[in-house]
Amino acid sequence: MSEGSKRRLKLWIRLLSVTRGAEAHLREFLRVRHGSTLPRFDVMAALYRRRDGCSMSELSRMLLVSNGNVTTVVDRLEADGMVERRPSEADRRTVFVSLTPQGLQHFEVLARDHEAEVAKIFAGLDDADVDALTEIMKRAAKR
Amino acid sequence: MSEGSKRRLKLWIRLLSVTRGAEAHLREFLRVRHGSTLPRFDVMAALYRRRDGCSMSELSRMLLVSNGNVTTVVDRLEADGMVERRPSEADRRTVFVSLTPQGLQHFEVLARDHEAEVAKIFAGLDDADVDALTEIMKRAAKR
DNA sequence: GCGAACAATTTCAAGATTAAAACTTTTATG
DNA sequence: CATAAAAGTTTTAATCTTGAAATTGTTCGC
Repeated sequence: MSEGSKRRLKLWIRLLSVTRGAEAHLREFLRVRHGSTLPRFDVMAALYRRRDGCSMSELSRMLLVSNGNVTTVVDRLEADGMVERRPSEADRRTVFVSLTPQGLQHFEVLARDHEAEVAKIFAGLDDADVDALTEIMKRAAKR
Repeated sequence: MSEGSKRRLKLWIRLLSVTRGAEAHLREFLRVRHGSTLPRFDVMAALYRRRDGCSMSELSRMLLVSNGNVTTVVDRLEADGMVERRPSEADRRTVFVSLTPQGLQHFEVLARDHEAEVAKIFAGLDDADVDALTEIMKRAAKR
């Protein structure tokens, strides 16, 4: 096994550790301060970016989770009045999901606090680190 | 909201996307090639590093998951003969877990293939990227 | 147009995950 | 010593997650 593969393995372990730590922190934050969860936040964030709504499949691709998963999270959000389903008229297989006005309002509060919390988590990195990291991540994503 | 917090939010989104993509790839790899799963691999990897065994709580802290979670994953690994529980003699509350000989043998094959797969995933990064990233991650972990 | 492949979503069963509560054992304190 | 606090683990209920199967709808080749 090559030297390079060991270095990449080490990198992966660190990456995972940082990401999981941050996720745990954000989950706790959402739970305690907003009575919400990470998957709910993720779905709402995706719908906030796609303000006109998007299909379940698109949602699943954006979030890198299974489509069955999207169904159950959207089910709960719908039950809470945060999102709504709307059947496509062009293709009756497709279902469009979008934030309700209430969901939009709720998310904007959530997003503001979430951004501040993320900034807190990465406060230990200076601006040069942030830029370098973002750049490298962009390259790592291309596969 | 400051400019810096927006940049850090962007960084976080990229970080998550890369990490989730890699996790999805590794999960698929473990499932198809080895009939295993990521949490099982993680537990076995932790026990491989702590060859003499470690307590459930240590395991939970190492992996950044809840102790209830460790219980169920270890339950299954134990049922499959990969790990064994051994009550502590000094403190009867604690339970030590360790790889069985079969588990050790199984893991060594798994680990070799896993390392190669990780190297494949991060093949798009050159050695300088890998070093820079590892360094920054070390800094990000300090909180 | 028929029928077969394909596509979008949901359902299902199994496993993973969490937080909180329950249980057992140890330690500390009066 | 008694007993209260703390610690390690498991259990429980709820949510999340996956991959596969089932359902429903569309498209395409003939």
